[in-house]
Amino acid sequence: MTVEVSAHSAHPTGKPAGRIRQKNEEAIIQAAEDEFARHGFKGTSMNTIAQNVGLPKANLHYYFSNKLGLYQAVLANILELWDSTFNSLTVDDDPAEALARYIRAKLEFSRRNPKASRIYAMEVISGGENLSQLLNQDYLTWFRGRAAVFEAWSAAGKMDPVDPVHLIFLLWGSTQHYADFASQICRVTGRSRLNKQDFEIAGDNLVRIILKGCGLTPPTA
Amino acid sequence: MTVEVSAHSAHPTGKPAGRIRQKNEEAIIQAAEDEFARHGFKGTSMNTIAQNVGLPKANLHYYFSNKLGLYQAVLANILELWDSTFNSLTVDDDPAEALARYIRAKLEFSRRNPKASRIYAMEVISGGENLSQLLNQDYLTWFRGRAAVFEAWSAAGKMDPVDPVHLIFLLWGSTQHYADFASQICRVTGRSRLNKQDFEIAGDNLVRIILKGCGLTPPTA
DNA sequence: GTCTATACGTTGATAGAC
DNA sequence: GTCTATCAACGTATAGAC
Repeated sequence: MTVEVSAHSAHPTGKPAGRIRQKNEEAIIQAAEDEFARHGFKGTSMNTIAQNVGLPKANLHYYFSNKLGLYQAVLANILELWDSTFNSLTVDDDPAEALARYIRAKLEFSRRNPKASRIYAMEVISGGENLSQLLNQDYLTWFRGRAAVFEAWSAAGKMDPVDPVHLIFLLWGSTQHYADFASQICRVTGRSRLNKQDFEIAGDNLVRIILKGCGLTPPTA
Repeated sequence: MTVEVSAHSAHPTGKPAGRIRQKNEEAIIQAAEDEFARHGFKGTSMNTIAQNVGLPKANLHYYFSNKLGLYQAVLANILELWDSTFNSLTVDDDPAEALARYIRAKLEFSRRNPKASRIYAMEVISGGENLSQLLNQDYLTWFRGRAAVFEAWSAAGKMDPVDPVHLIFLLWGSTQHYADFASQICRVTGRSRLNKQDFEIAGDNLVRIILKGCGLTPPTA
């Protein structure tokens, strides 16, 4: 789950990362994710992270310039993971198939990386100022590009004329919900945790409703 | 927005709340909402709240037993507001009309009470342990009752046989998104803030897609 | 590279003057 | 009822021994 991060670290030494450094940085980031996902940036303490990694807290400051640096490394890690997960969704794709694939991929991301989703959600809720620096132009390009694809599909009569921007928000909101609100979902359904099958059922329902709602016929039906 | 709270306060004196007490408690809760909505429970400091109300922080401890007491008063306030906003949605309702009304009401709640939505979201993401005590049996009753309504509609052929539980999650996730992820929506759309018209457009799209996706004909179409 | 010791501000909370 | 003064605990961060 944790990919190469030294290059994005707040400690740009230029040197190739040593084995020990790389191992410790990864362990710290992993432990930091646990805390940030539960308490957000302000609510997380370096002390607790250090205890969870099993390192003296001074080491955290050795590997990462400060708390904000560690947090941004975690965020960068998440965005990188994000980028590597989602394919492009182009005009040439079959609308129904591409939309279904995207919904299921995003749900699978929520299932496999619930902490990443929650850290991201907390950051956005908190105003998202730490994302401004990290979300590069590619991000806006992705968003506008996908909106353009939906618009092109609509114009070509391949799907209903839905507002492409709000369609993206519908996809994001409905899939992200299964990561961020998992504790509530478990509460109301009486489950202890959501398993793979739960996510598949959720995916089936989302795909069916959203595709039909956009005037598309599900690929498997 | 802030309703009678003394009855739920952590300071159950039994006495009728004095005018000064009532005014101060409301002011404190309002200021507390600002901070909790941005930083969650752990990330919020009593000091900052006190400064924002313009009171010495000792007063906060006079009106509320401690930080957790203040937080739970805020949560109770939110749930009360929630309860008073949403009507029941019964089997006898017209499915299309009732669903559309619910979607628009929930969106309107997101628009008018973004802070309440965010505090609630942060609490759920953090594990929601403070909600266990507050979400009474009525809550589960509401959830199962609505799921039963959707199931009855499906059984009667009034709508497609969608999974009722996941339909509720779709409604929650897609509407809550406009409160919690507002900062991201503003970023990608280039807006400074979402106005009433934005929410109406969002509502139109959600109603169109979800209703059609469930095999319902929109009431206005 | 790694850890101990520590500096120093901020936290939640309280005691007690007014 | 209200506020000033204060406490112990915890926060981030650093200096410097090993």
